[in-house]
Amino acid sequence: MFKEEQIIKICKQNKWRLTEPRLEVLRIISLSKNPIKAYDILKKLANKIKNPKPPTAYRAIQFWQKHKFIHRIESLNAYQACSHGHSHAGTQFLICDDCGKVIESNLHEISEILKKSTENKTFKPLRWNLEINGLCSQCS
Amino acid sequence: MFKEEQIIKICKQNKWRLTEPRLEVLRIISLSKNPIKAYDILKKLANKIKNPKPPTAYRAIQFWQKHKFIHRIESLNAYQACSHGHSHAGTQFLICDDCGKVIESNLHEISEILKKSTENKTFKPLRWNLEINGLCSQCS
DNA sequence: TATTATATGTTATATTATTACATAAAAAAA
DNA sequence: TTTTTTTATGTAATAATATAACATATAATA
Repeated sequence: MFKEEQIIKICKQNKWRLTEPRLEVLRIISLSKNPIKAYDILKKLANKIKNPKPPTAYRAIQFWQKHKFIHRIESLNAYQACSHGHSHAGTQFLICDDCGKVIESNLHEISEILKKSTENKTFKPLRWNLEINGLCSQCS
Repeated sequence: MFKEEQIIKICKQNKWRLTEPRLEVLRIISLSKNPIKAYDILKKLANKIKNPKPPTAYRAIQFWQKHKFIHRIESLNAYQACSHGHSHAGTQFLICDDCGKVIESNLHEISEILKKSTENKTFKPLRWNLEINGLCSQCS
């Protein structure tokens, strides 16, 4: 979704420090076809940075997550670049059980339902994550 | 949701072997107020079984998950007894950020939406898990 | 009773993630 | 500019979560 120039610009605008490990980690995640795991990020990071340790990867992951440029797919322990405008309270992922591809989806009705369904019960939803497993068009 | 007698009956009916570690693990999870983690289950299991090892807990967890008597809350790495009839393709959890309570919810509209929203895009949903964070009625 | 299938016990190890503390670099204040 | 403060990184250690592999035991079935 985001081009690197955009990222650089957004970081500048917000005065977020775009350091080397952060940039490289974002590149690695963005270039990955499917969600990528922390230790696989770390391995690839080793091509760019001398002998990186887990915290180096995890800190960068955390940074991009915090700013909503990447998401964690909980059921996969893996990370993927956000493919939407990065300001949404909820995430929806369509996970193909066959090829492993993950499509970030935009089921905007979900938001409505949550509001309606939960206000009676007085649970106050702040954010959510929906992970849907099934078969993508390629694989079904 | 399920009483122990019921469980015993269902297992008998289906010829599922209700062994000691399985029964104890289910009890531990059922008695837990909030979702409980594997290694906390293991600790409690030690009160019932001599020096249990991780696979003992994980196998039992897997067994009950497979048969839909417990769910894994992905964002918590924790397990909770199913509080609905145990035959549903999708799960929805309301997770209180404050007290940690997790309510298994029944947003049945979700199912409809998934069918509608994904059939155009030809993704074929088979199962899903929705985890909603927010504040429960007690805490808001 | 013998055979087969299923479950457990146990050791080891893999995978995922964080803590703690020293150092470095950047931003802000003086 | 220099000092101070804040933020980020490097590094070692370890915590937390989960599985593999194989021997043994138990239950189901033939």
